[in-house]
Amino acid sequence: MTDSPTVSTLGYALLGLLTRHPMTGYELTQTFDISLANVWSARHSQIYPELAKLQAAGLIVQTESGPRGSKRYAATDAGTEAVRRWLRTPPPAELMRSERLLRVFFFGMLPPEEAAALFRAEAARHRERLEHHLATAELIPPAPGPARLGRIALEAGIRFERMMTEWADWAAAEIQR
Amino acid sequence: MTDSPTVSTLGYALLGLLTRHPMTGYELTQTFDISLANVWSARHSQIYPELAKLQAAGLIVQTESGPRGSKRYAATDAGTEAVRRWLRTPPPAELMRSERLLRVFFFGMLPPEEAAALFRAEAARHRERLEHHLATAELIPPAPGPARLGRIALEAGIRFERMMTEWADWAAAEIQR
DNA sequence: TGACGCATGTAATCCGTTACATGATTAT
DNA sequence: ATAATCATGTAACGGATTACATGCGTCA
Repeated sequence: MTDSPTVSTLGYALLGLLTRHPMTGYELTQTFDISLANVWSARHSQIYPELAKLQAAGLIVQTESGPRGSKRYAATDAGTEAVRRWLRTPPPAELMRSERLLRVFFFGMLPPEEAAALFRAEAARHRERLEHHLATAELIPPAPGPARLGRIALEAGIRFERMMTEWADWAAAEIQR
Repeated sequence: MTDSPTVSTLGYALLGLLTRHPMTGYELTQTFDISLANVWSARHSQIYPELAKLQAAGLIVQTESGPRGSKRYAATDAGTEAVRRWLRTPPPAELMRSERLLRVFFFGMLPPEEAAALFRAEAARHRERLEHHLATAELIPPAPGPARLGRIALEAGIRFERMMTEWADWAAAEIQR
């Protein structure tokens, strides 16, 4: 802790959630499955060991022992400060990695009609996700509050799915020109 | 090879490129750095062992030995068929994982003015990438040909960066309302 | 002859997924 | 009773990055 311990992105995600209010590993797992699914994902098998690391680094503390051996953790002051430092550090360049877009590169190996059908299927999929995101957005109160930033992140998802739907429709037409 | 050997996404990417024309590992590495950088990335340290696997599986063959010990590979018929089968198999659900969007969730821990500045920086970054993509698109001949699908994939990148630029500008304004 | 680019490989490590494993509490 | 859900953990494995390591060919 003398020279900042390296914390993974998952670590910061957990830490960030724990600055809001104390949670158990189980609750954190659910949060990843539901509200954070859009932007990051993690399984319990990765979460529990990571919590142990954060605790060892003094960034979180266990505040409570519940039934069934559940443990509730909260961020320490050092943990909260670590998240702020993380937010202020320019994020590393993210390199794109999309198997779906990679496949597009090789669609020329299929008959044009088949390639167009794959694009149309892709458009349908994105349209479905768009509907789902729009329904989720309906549930978020427009008033300022803790859900505000979540709504802003969701907006990126909405615009992304809308964009990809239009792109795939365009590509299907383009390939048959 | 009796029951199809499992090929990773990287393997299919290499295989797909090798169906077009024979290449060395070095050339493949460069292709990932340049023309495929948008959709997938790989380092030489991952590429060379993967080529060995593909060769062992009979999906590629070495066609030539060049200077400095370079080896040129080409896809076999079995390899070409494997790529087609891959393209026809519905791709697995891709889960979103963006550290940049994850950070947004926690921007509430910073003063609104600072959060807005982070969004504006993000917008600037996407605007830059958009310009870069547009310049790349200029270089691609509009005529039909092998670059056609590459142009379609690039179009997704162009629309993505434009969308994210607008989103980040919107978010910067939204957070200061 | 020295620097740079071509060219290929291996090793250590990290991150993430799947599968394995166990047990407590609550509702039917 | 027993099924579902809550709750936590470990192990095996695969994919990817970084660092280590080496050597040939060309050009200034």
